[in-house]
Amino acid sequence: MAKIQSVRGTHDIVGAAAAGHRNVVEVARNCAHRYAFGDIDTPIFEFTPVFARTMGEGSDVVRKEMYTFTDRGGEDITLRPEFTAGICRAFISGGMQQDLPLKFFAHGPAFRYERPQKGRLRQFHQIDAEILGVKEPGADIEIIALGAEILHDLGVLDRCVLDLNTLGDHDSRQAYREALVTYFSDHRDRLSEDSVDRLDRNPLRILDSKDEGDRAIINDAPLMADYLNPASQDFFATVCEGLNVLGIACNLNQRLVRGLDYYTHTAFEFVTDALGAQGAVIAGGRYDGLIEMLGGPATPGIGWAGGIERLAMLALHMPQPDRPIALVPLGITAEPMALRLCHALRRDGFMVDMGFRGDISRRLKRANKLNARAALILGDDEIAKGMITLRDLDDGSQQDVALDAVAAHLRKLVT
RNA sequence: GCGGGUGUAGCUCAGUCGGUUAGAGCGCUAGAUUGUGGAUCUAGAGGUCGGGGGUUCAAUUCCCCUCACUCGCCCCA
Repeated sequence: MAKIQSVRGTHDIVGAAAAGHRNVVEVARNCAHRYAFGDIDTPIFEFTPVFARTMGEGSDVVRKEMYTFTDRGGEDITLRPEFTAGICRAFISGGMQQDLPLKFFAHGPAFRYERPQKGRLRQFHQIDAEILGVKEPGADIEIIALGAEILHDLGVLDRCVLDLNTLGDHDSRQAYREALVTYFSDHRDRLSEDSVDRLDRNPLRILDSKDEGDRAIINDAPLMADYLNPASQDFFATVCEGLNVLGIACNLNQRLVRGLDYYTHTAFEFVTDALGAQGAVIAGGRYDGLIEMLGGPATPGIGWAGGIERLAMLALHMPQPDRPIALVPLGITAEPMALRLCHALRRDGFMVDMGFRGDISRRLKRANKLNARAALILGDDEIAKGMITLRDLDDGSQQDVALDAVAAHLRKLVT
């Protein structure tokens, strides 16, 4: 370990990975803006209770999976493990109640102290969308539609399936939970060790157990649909109808659950089988109880988060990066002239790279490596003529161009 | 937190049933081409064989520990 290395579960995002990353963010943001979502950027750390209160102080997640530390002032701080809680805190502390409804788009890093595996890092990156203050199912429809549209724009929608479920309102959910506990308690002796554990801690999670033996028991478990009160049924029906109107295919998955009490009604995940065990690329749901739990005015909310790394892995095809122009000065007379021209072209909007050293051969090699569209060569010969050599690096043709006509010529090459 | 796999050049990987100077391809540098990139040819640089400890006359190779990556479980806000 003599060599210095990055912290476990962190990655440097460079080159093609950086381009893929940025592509996901830009596509998502463009899309969100078309849906009239505004940008929000909250701090990447918050007072620990912002996250801990909503999760339950004693939960595994809070105790073992957050980056929590005491800062120099003695404050209990946590790096954000997700976006929703911070955005809700911003909503509360910014006094935005009077601006409801609000639609937010955010992106950036998040942190979880977990064992890294494919599609799961300790510092990872998310895109995030939230709608606050809308109790109607229209918000559910819009937030899901936005997710689907982003996947479409990234060219990955056809490799994803939308899993959809409802947890019903608070009462429905409670009734179902009790029914599940009763049912699974009767089969306690046949459940896997993990699921026996879940029975006390988080019974809904038994439903997505991967254990073979559990599966058989789960097949005969009570279904959420049978415990929905009429209002919850209507709500969900409206959501499904809206998706149908928009032509968004979905798979009703009664095993799709959320563990925490503030979740109500719609839960959804866009999943893929192309990424191994971490298959959810965009996941979210309605959290009507969350803001109140954080000490704010009772305000409904719904949102989702999407993993940028996972989306970038899926979105293999990327828009071709812009190609630069290489400026090649030869000799000390040319240097200051080239410097001036370089500046002028850049101000004019061209992407220009001028090497810092080397002869013409070396500089053209670099131009080639940068995938430059053309090279501008300025040496004594050109200076004597009052021209500059414009070399097309795709076909190798060259022509002399007057200095004041360079921009016009380049514009034809770089569309 | 639990289990499997893997760590050898900048990258992708061979290899050593323990034995002098550890290999390839790609990449890099230089030259063929002193004002012309890509292709080709030639030469060169680049490795404490992830780190620490143990066994041994001798360890990159065997053993233990550790770190990291990777696949799955757990968890999933």
